[in-house]
Amino acid sequence: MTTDTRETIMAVARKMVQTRGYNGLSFRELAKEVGIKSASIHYHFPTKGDLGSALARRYTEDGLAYLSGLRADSDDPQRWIKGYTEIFRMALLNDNRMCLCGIMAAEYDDLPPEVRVEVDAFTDVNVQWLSEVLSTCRPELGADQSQQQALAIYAAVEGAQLVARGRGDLGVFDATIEAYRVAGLLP
Amino acid sequence: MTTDTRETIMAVARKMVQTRGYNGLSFRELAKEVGIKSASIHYHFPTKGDLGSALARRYTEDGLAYLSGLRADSDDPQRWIKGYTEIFRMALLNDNRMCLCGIMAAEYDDLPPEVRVEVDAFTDVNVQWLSEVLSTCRPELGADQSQQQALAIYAAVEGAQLVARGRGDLGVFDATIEAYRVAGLLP
DNA sequence: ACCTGAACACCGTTCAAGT
DNA sequence: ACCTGAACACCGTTCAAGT
Repeated sequence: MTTDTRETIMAVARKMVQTRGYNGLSFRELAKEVGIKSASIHYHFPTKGDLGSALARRYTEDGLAYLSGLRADSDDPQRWIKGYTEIFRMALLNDNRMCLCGIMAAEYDDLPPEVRVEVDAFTDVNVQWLSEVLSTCRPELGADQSQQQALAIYAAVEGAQLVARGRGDLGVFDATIEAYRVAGLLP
Repeated sequence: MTTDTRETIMAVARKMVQTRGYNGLSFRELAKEVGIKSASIHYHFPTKGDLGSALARRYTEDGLAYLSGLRADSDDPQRWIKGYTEIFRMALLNDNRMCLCGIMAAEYDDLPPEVRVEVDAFTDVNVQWLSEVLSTCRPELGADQSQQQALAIYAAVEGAQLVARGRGDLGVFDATIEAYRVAGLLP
């Protein structure tokens, strides 16, 4: 079993960013956890922006793989949406963590351009997938309307996670998602 | 005209936090903008936590005054809600800034306890006000249900602002709020 | 009462030097 | 190929010293 240092750095850093944000990520603290010196991090990721960018890209890839799997494993759009909100729920369940790109979105103005691009790409992937799901279960919607409501769903779910994480109460997240569903925002 | 240094610090710091977050706020940068040395900030606010806490408390007070005014100036719950979302819209319109407590909520794990308390208080004030509005225009709702939906509205609006700010597009915010209204999440 | 310079332990980054 | 120590300009904080 070879433990790739680069992969270890990414795994540890992802957790740190999901709890403390991009600005809260410290190379020295990260290095200590990985078991190398902080200067060594720069060998694998020349700048903090390179690391942040790699984290966001990987996060988006993993998320897209999961979302594609959801649609492959079932024909029920209701289950797809349930699976979607489950991602955000799981982050909270895991040490009250946030969506990597959700927490970074709040730091948008402080983000290096290469990280911003990846945060934007994550949003695009989410909106695209939700938009496809909406087209399936509400075929009367036009492409623009689907896109529009997809963005609203994404924003609402990110907001639910943000608020629930502050409350430190998973029940708040569940109840908020339920309120969205009852209102008809979620299919 | 006496310019109170303490007030100047708070005004400049509020803007900085609304764009870069609590972690992004630098005492040295703040001091430069105010025209004093960074060590002098500590005379008015012993620690960064004291400043952050004062900012959030003031922000909540100002917000509550505005919200109370809304209900005094009109009898139309639709206008109240319009006025509510307008606060978040105005922040974006002002150099793409965020709600002070929304951006700080994302940094929740990095916040000193005295700041967390004030961020929580802001959420409480918002949920309380929204809950009262809901009780007025949907009297069939129970107190718990009003509270619940109020929290959902608050979370959704914060999320809309977070996403629209990343997009740098006020139209995204407007369209998302409209989608909430059409779905029936907003009265 | 209000401000400052200097020091402290932190931060990301660079780089010459090690293996 | 991968890691390190030392230096750099940053950070919040403290404190003795100034007015």
